[in-house]
Amino acid sequence: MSTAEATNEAASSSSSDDPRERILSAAGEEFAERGFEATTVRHICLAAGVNVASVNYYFGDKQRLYHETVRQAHQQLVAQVPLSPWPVGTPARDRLRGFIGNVLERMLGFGRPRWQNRLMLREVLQPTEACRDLVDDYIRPQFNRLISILDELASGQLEQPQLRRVAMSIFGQMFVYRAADDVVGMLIPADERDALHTPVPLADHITHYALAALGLAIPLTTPESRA
Amino acid sequence: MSTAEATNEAASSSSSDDPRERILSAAGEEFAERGFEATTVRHICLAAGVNVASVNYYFGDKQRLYHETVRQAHQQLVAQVPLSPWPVGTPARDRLRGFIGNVLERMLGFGRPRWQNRLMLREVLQPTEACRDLVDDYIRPQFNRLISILDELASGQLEQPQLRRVAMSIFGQMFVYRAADDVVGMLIPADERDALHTPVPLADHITHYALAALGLAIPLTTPESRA
DNA sequence: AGGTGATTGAAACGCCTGTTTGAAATGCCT
DNA sequence: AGGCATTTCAAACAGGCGTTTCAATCACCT
Repeated sequence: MSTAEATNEAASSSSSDDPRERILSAAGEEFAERGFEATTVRHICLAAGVNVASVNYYFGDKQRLYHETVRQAHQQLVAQVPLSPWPVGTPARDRLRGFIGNVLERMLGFGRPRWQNRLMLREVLQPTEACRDLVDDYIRPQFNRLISILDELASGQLEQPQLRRVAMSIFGQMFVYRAADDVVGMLIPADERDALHTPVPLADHITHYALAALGLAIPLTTPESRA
Repeated sequence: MSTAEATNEAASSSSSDDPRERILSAAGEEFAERGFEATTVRHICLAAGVNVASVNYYFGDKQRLYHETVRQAHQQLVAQVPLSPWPVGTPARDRLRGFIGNVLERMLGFGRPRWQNRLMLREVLQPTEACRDLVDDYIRPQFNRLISILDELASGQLEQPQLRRVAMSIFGQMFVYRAADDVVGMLIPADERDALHTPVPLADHITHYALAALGLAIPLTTPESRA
């Protein structure tokens, strides 16, 4: 009838326009929440408001849809990583605190689509083919970035293997809050969790813990009188 | 009607006798490897060498079989935890090193059925109803044990919330090697991984890292000449 | 031995899965 | 307008899933 002129070309930045993107978005949430096996194509299409045949039309099959979903999510995550907003001359310990706070914020924060994070976590915990790209483009750069900060902090006193160990220790301290958050919630009282185990105070703690271990901050305790 | 235990239940050590135990063992491996959703009852029964109807006869349905599998695995794991083999008067730092080495050995070691570990990890990462018991009987006691060691090390200088944070940091450093082992393998060169990221040297590192942070061991680096 | 309840077995039950079909609807070009 | 490729749709496909059936078998008791 009327409305003949549907000259598209109108942006399409949103997700409610292109069916392909609607499928990707819905699939992301479903895969992230339930995992690949437990997610059904029908459920995705229902959430996306498209026909069941669409996933086959646009992506071939469920497997390729999953790969494409992971790829898109990890690229969007990479695009959100701040490149290097540190003014030259920023002390290394400030950069360490900034790095840890930044990663924690992305891991635990409530910003942006939460499912992208969760999907990446799934890949880390149980890698598929899509994991290698994720490590190469996202995780390893962060890891090396942390190592270079630590290297500067240690003034070259630590060899690469030692730096990698310390870097992994720091990552582990952040990672456990993301991967085992349910159990953390069972071990830490609720009010204490809200007060101390959130990105900002947690970043302070992990940073201080690292600096103290490196001998660059006062230890958490002062030695008892030790004659 | 009822009665699945007319005869006794002796000879429960081996796995080739009682069909019920054969099912539990096979189910444990399958569930641990593939997860609940991706595991099929038919596959379990094939591996156990029993008829498909057996799982229904002995356990009711797949869900209850899963619960029973987790329950059994976690109880066997609890039974393997050394109770308190420390002679009185053992220095707290030795107990810390012993504790960390012990947990790492159980997490990463090759002893006993590996699937029990993996199944517990699944519960930690994505808890089901069975997770509460696991935390109450297995994880929280370990956590409190670590806290009491740290409390002694700190000579009462740290409040409970601070102790919990440090304890979580230590757990995180161990946990990441178990939960994200594939990615760790991508970040650390193979030879270095075999040399430094195995239970014994790892326990040394994490212990030293903690003691240094607490001011109870020499830091990893010595401060530069700082006029 | 005969009888009784516990266990096993092969086959089938719905149901839901991923995927395919072929026709209808839509958009786009000259 | 017509013609043509792209996109949508309801319906169906074969296959696998968890679960159930019920007859056959087994173990045990008097």
